[in-house]
Amino acid sequence: VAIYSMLIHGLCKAQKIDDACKFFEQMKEKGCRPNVVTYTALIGGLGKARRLADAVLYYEEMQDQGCTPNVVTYSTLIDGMGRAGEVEKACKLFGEMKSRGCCPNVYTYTSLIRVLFKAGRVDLAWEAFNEMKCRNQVPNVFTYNVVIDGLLKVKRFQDALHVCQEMCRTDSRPDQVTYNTLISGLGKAGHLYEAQELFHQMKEKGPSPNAITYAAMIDMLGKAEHVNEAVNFFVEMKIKGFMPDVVCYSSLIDMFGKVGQLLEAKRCFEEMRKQGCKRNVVVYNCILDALGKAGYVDEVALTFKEMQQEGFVPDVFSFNVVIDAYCNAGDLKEAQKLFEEMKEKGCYPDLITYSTLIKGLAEVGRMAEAARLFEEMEATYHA
RNA sequence: GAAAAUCUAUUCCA
Repeated sequence: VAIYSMLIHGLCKAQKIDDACKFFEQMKEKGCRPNVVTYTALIGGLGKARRLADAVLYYEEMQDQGCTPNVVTYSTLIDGMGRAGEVEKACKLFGEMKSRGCCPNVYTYTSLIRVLFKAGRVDLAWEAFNEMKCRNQVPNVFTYNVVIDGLLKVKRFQDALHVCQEMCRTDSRPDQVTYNTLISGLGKAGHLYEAQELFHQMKEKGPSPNAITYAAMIDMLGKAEHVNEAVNFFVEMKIKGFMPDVVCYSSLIDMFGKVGQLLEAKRCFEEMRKQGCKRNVVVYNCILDALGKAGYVDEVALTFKEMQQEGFVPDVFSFNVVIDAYCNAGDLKEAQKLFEEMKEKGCYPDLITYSTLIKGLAEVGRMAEAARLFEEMEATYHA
């Protein structure tokens, strides 16, 4: 059983979740009874793959088999529920485990807090954070980082600061992630100066900046349109030996697009290939937007085709960007074609898709069609 | 032999 569990865990880690499931079924056929570790490994793998329904099935199956979930199982499943956006279910499970006499540990609380913050239930998250301390579950670096990130994202800077101070008094001293969290949180709130201060602090007394720190700085400066500074950080990070990843390139391309430096955006996009940095849908969306905003619809069309040829499946963002480009070029026909295409492909238009197309129709005076689309939108999103 | 991977990127309008 231990060997099977190990293998299943390995398959899950390697994102080969279907193989893990198959393997799991095989082991049962061969008469080897999975234990709580096996089930938990599989539930964890399914949760990370956002396959909550299957995870829950196995959770039920294990109980039918007389295998009792333990604190690891509960924590794992709460995390999976969070990834699937099922806050209520996560809370319910948390209550259930307690009533069954299973004591939540640091992992459980950290997962729960993260789930609650992500769902915008800040007060409940805060409550859980206090509850864990009352129950003598000592928050660790992960817990603190999750709490600080959650507070910053809802702009509760004072509270975040207090948590930082509390953290400094414990054994869980702030690490790179803590600093990165603070830098990006402050950056998003427009506190560039404070973020830069923190960056210098990192350089002077550690923990030293890593690739993500640089990426966060570059993104922040890019959004503030401080192009030269962003580029300086980009150069510096490469000198320090950090390979910019696809996220970092996306920030740069987006920045160049927004400030109208299309050539630079394209250069970055090409540089990625030379550096062997793999592209993804997001970075394609960035370059599509840059091209579109500069008015190069033909290149948008070419690049849109290229991304699909390379095996990327356009998402709502991609369609919205491309539809916007066509609308701004006055080519409503093509925009509407894409609108239909996305529906056919199972990529459902969202509110942004509708407003983009409505705006496009209105701008060329096709008010009746715009109104009709508006009704369609209301019908879809008000039901 | 099982659990948090915690932090960085993209679309309309404002």
